[in-house]
Parts: sequence; C-alpha cells; structure tokens
Amino acid sequence: MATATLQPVAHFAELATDKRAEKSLEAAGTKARILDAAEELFMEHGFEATSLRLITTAAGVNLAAVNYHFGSKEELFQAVLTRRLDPMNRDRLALLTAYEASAARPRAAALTCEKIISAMFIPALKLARDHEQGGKNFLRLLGRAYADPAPFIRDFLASQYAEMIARFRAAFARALPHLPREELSWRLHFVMGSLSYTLAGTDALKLIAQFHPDEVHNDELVLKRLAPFLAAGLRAPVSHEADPALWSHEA
Amino acid sequence: MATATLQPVAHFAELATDKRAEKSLEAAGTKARILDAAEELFMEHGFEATSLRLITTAAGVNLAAVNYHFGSKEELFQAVLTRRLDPMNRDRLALLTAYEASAARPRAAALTCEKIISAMFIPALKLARDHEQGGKNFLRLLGRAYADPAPFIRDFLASQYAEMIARFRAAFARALPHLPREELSWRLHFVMGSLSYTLAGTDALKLIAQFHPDEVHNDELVLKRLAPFLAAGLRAPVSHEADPALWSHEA
DNA sequence: GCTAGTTTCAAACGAGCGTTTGAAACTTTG
DNA sequence: CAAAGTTTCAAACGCTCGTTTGAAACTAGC
Repeated sequence: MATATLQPVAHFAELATDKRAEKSLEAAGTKARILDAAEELFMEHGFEATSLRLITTAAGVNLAAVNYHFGSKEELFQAVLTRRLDPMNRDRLALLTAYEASAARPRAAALTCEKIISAMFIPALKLARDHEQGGKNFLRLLGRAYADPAPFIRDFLASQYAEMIARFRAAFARALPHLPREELSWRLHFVMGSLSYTLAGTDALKLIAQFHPDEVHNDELVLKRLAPFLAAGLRAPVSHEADPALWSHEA
Repeated sequence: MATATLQPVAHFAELATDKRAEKSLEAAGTKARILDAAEELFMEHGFEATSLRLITTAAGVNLAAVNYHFGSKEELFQAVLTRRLDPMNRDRLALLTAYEASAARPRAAALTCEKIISAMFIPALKLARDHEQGGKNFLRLLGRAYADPAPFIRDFLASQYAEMIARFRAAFARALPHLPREELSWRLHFVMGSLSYTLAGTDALKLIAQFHPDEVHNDELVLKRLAPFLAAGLRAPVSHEADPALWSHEA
C-alpha cells in the first residue's frame, strides 16, 4: 500500500534530449491522465465492462499505475466521480445560499421553484461548458452511475448527495408551502430522476429527438427544456385518493 | 448450436419413486427456472456483474443449460426482457387503441394527457401486480436496462419500444395541439426518463421517501404520484428563448 | 555522488469468466 | 425393446480480469 502522495509538478522547461521531450509530453500527471481516460471509458462502457487494461492503455501508462496511485479499481471510480462532483455540489449549495440571501432582504419576493431549480442546474451547466474535454462526458457518466446497481457506487453517491438534497428539499418546501412534505419528497425524487436520466441519455435522445442531428449534446438546450417541465410538475395540484379520469379501468 | 425447441410439458402425474419426485419438483421447466433466476439476479447486480454460474446455481440447473437453451448470455438477457416486455407493450397499445376508439365517438371528449399516461402506466401496474414473484423485479430490471450502456441492450430496447413510442407520441400530439412537435419530443423523453428511473430506483427511494418504511415498493402508489407530476409537466407553457427568472447569473 | 524516497515497468499470479465438448441420462417414436 | 432425438451433466478450454511483485528508472537531499 503506497502512502498518499501529491503528484509532482511537471516542469515544462528544457526539452533538451528526445527522451526528455517524450517524458515531458507523456508525463503531465500520470494520475490526471488516468482520471481522464477512466472518465471517458467508464462513461462509454460502464464500470464493470471497463477493464483497467483498457484504461491504462488509453492513458498511455503502465497497468500497475492505477493500483499504485488509487489503490483499486473501485477507488479509481470514486476518484473520477469526486473530482468533478464535489466542486459541482459545492457550487450548487453556494448558489442556493446566495439566492436565499437575496430573497431574505426586507421586501424581496420569496424564492421561486424555477430559481431553486436553476441553482441545481447552472452548476451542472458550468461543468458541461468549462472543462472543455471532460465536462459533458462527466455528466453522462454521473447519470449512468445513478442507475448503477453496484452497492459501492450507490452508497458513495448517497453520501455525496445527502447534504445537497437536504438543503434543496428545504428550499422547495418553502417555495411550495401548500405541498405536503411527503408529496414533495416524491416529486424531488422524480426531478432527480428526470435530470440524471436526461444527462445520461444518448441513444434515447437520438431515438426521440431527431431534430438536432449534429448538435444533440447541447446540454444547455436540454436543460432549458427540462426546467419548465420540472417546475410545472412540482407545482401540479396534489391528486386525491382515486382520480377517476386516471384510474378507471374501462376497456 | 441447438435447434429451437419448445420446452416439454411437465407431467405432474405419478410421483412414484423418490427419484421421480425429485425430478418433477426440480424440473418444472428448466428454461423458466433459468429465466426467473436470471431476472432476479440481473436486476440485483446488473448484466455484466451477474455470472452464468450464479444464475445456474440459483436456478438449480447445470451451467451448460443456459448456452443450450438460449445460446449465449446476451440472448438470455434479451429473453428475460422479452418475456414480460412484449406483452406489456402490446397491452399498452391495445389500451391506447381502446381509449382512442371511445374518444372518436360522435360527441365524445378528446383524449386527455392523463388518459394517455394511464394507457402507459396501467399495463405496467398490471405487470407489477399479476406475476406474484417476478413482476416488481422486472420493472426494476427494465429501469436499469434503460440506463445500461451496453449497445446490444440499447439496440434491443430501442427496437422493442419503437412502435409504442411512435403511437403514444401521436396521441400526445393530438392531446396537446399547441405544443410544437420538437418540444413534445423532448417532454416525451423526460416522461420516459422519470418513469424508468422511478421504476429502477430502490436506494434512491429509500433515501428520499422515509414515509413508508415497510411498503416502499408499492408501485401503484408511486405511479399515482408520478402521473399528475408528468401530466403537469407535459402541459407546461413553452419557454421562450431566454427566461430571465431562470437563467440570470446574478450572485 | 551517494543515499533515500518515489514512481514506473514487465511479468506473473490466482481466480473467475462465457463457452464448448462428449458422454451419460432421459424421452419419444417406431 | 431398439433407434432417434432431446436434455442434462461434469469437466475442461482459452481467455481476461484485478491485483501483486520485485527490480529498474527516476528525483530529490545532503
């Protein structure tokens, strides 16, 4: 078991010999290159179907590097998620806090559903835009991870999301005071489901939406359509016991 | 490669010797017992993480029985899906057809969103209730399969759902004449996402809804809450270009 | 320039995988 | 009952997996 070490800062100066040049090109952080390759491959094939040999080959590093730097395949997967999920959820909480602060001013309006939803989505959008290569890949990876049956993935995500979900549930509860807490819990669950499924979807998107043949993965466009859909769902009137229009079994 | 054969009809008469008794108990359709075990294990661990040895041991059959009866692990998985998905989608189409017929009568009201949604959900509910053992398991398996990255799964599901989605899209288009076709396509995608994610969710349900400690998996209850949520989302006003309330980047 | 620590590397380990095989057991048909 | 066909079975095949190992290659600090 290796002791945890910070990766050395690569020095890009002096690429004197050919050997040096190769090294400075290929080095650039073995850990980071593993994370990048793993992010893309995990997204594409899922956790179980992605082998360490595939990852290390794509990253151009030795097979043993994963176990040396991360300990195991599972820890590598968690590191891939944490690298982007942690800052994103921090941004979400910060944005919600800022919104709530400005809504708490003397005669300011209360926080709307759309505003709260935007506090969840804008950081995700920022992630999709900022990191030129890895952003979109990561959102799709995250959506897939949400549906993965592996216990270590589900436990990890639950712990990562616990604080964020609690804070946002409280915010929605204030924005929808008429909604019973139980009903809100269900609807929050539906919201998370639509979001993660939409972010994960690729083939399904192609199947249903044939309208953007080239630019299907425009996440900003997707979320702009998803937000009103979800806000309307959140504000839907609560259905009582048996809705005859819905549950009549005629025919 | 074995030629396709119908499974022999078990003869439950005369359990004379002990050997016969054992056989008639354990036989009861090798194929069906493999399907049952596979359904449960695929749901629990996913496709890649479930080995044929695990399945055949749980089913009490020989390891080679899978390849003999189904050809391969992939074909077994497709058989597991087809066994229940095919009748369910047939029921969905039949129910929609019946609704449309009664709506086409001289002075009948047009089909509502809720009615169309119910044509999607009621057959799923019937599946969850009817097959005492396998029903709920299958719905969760189906939700997971929707998020699985394996191409053979995605292609299979796309082909299985193609007709159903086309029919329901047309029905929704008539129920929501003001909605642009493109917007409808996106919202149909969101609907399918919420549905599949909700059906697949187990840990997420436990995380968010702490209200039914014992009876969490009451699918009827879940869908009764999901349908109004989705119907409201479908009827949401279309958002134009830039909604200032949503996309202002203040704070 | 030696020493200590860190990182890479090729090679191997044991285990588990999906699949195949050929003979044994069983069922059906004549 | 014998022949033909179907289904089960134990064993093995070839392969890939995640992980380990111990030496080589680096990079510092003194």
